[in-house]
Amino acid sequence: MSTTPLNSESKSAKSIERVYKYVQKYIHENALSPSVRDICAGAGLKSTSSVHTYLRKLDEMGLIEYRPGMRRAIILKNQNESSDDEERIPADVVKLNCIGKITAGQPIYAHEDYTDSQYVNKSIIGSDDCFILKVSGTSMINAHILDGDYIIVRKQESCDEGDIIAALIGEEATVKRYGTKNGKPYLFPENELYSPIPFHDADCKILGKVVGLHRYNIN
Amino acid sequence: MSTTPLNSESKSAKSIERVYKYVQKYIHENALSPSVRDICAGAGLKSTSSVHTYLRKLDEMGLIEYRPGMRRAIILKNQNESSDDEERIPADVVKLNCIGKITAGQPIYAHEDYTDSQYVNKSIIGSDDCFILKVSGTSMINAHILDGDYIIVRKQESCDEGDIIAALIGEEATVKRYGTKNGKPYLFPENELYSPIPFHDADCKILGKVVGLHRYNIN
DNA sequence: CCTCTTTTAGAACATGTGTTTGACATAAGC
DNA sequence: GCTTATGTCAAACACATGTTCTAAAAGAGG
Repeated sequence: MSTTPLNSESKSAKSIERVYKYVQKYIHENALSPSVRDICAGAGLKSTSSVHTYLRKLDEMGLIEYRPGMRRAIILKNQNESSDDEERIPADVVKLNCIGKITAGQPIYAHEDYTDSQYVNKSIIGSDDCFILKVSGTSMINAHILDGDYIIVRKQESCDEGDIIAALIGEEATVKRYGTKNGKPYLFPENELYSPIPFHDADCKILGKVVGLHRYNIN
Repeated sequence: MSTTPLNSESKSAKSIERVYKYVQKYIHENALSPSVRDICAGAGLKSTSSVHTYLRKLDEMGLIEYRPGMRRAIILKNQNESSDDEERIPADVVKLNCIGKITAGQPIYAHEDYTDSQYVNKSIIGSDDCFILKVSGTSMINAHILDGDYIIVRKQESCDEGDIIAALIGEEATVKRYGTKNGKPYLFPENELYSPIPFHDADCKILGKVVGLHRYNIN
């Protein structure tokens, strides 16, 4: 007796997947559960009993909810991850992640250690390829950017003279105004107590341009 | 022959409304259309044919979609206004309207002439009873509130000393810091070029406290 | 080729459910 | 009181659809 090879992944898996896909498709298109015979046609099966078997399996797997005897009563489960309940936001609005600390080396954008997220109208900032940084320190106070503010940064790798940008200096992220002095590029703080920082390509990297600011500490 | 009195509003209207309400409720709770007999029980009717009649009427009215012969195939229409597609936002996020111009006399909150709306995390501002005003002028520049900024105002009718508030002076909305001088209340600008404004109860009304600020013009 | 398992099929069965028909009750108008 | 319209009901009907049973088809292993 050969112990049942549990690589049954190959044969029925295809059919069961087709059934599941079709159920999803049907419900999305019709806002209505398909009947067993609908699924027969849609999944290329010719027997209702096959479909019945797979529906039971899908129910056991927790992918659908299948009420015995009830007509057109299939309910999709696990739909929270892609479409339905919580994360639906209006089309014009984009969710931006706030990146807490930035570790050097790794591409900042892939960093998943965000602590918070905020919502911004896409049409206002002009792009949805942005992220948020929390400002620490007072070096930009004359530009009216305060400690604790959240700045919205549109990702780009270059910028124009005079732009306020987020940049990576060594391992630290910072906000400064980009400009030149004596023909050489600098990052200028907007605070008399701080000095301009020479922009060395080797050590400095532009993260993006600051296009917005949120402040929730009003004093 | 009496022309049919079209005040048929009273008799069947109640039943048909109960049917409609129950269908809505059932679908929301079960993500699944009720059967005619379910509706019988839910709407207090004892005959399937009554329900059938009303379902047809609801279909004619365009409130539901009712497919002849199909089991559990009722689909709600017109659900765009309250729940389904566009306007779903995460539970923690609140949509705030930006009030463009304020007309005096009328309660500001009822004003529907907003031009824009933005989304804010409820947990950040602590309340969802807020609105947004666009700042005009530079009278609060020392408090780092600039011309063109959007301020988030939490509705309240009184405030503490030192709070930055939105207030109505005569017919004009303004942002100032509330304080006292020589025992009398004033609204203080944060700009040397402007003078404090005496706060007269007759002419001044507190709209709310400024709890946040959004800026999308960065220069 | 034989056996065992898996997958699909076809047909028959059971029933939940949409639909229709006719009747009864109530109210309005003549 | 008679007729008509309206709202409800009960029962019967029709059938789409879930369910089960048995078996054929297709591989897998020997």
